[in-house]
Amino acid sequence: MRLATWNVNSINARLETVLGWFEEAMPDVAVLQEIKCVDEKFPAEAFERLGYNVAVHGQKTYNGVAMLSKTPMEDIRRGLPGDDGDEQARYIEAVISGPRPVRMAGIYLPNGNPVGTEKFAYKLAWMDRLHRHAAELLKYEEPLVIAGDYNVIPRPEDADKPEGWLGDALFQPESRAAYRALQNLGLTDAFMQMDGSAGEYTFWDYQAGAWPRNHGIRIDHALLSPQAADRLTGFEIHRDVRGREKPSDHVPVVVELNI
DNA sequence: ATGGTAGACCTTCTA
Repeated sequence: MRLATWNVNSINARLETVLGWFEEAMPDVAVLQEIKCVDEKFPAEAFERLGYNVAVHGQKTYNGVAMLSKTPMEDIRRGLPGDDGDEQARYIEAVISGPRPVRMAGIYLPNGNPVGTEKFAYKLAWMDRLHRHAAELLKYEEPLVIAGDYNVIPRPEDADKPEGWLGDALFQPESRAAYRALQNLGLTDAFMQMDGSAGEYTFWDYQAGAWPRNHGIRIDHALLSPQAADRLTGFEIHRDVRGREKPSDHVPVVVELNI
């Protein structure tokens, strides 16, 4: 079973690029971030034609997440629990049906810049809510994948120029500690389990020639419950997609489970 | 010294 995550930076501006990748990669499940549209504007028919069921948690202009699955999705949850006043669409979760069901969550974790503002506080509060919700989900003791744009650079090795990120919310000690705390619950970083090496990135900024200079960072992650980690067989970063026409600043990441 | 690009959309915000 192949499960993908991709921050597409506007699904409607990126539709041809995204469909092109889906036609060749054909993941069984995918979570998309930054779709930047309300539910009604999501191009569901285009994905249905490829054989996917579609679930959307959209928002105008900013954020917005979606989940696509070849088999029906059950128990769909839109929005991260823990703050009824949070209006930002950054979380979607469902159980992917099949002989061995998998619970999949797609997240668009807040960027948090600039540090020292309410945006950074919101990021850390969101990570605390994710921590509490993940602890609840782990109680099911089932295959669980929490994938998405975490907006956290876990280690210096995950940035081409770590010194350039020292003042950034993505590389703050608090952000990195919160990401570690998720793993300390019993979640495994799929990249690390598959012996991913330094210098493998999932994001290159549009600005200042970041892509041609390979000034990348690894911020798109997949965390797995023990029941999923025991079945992990592959982890792919589709780096070449960054060099295509009209690319997102993030590339697709694919997790393979023996399910 | 504070650039550079991309997307949504009303002019500036977010990344």
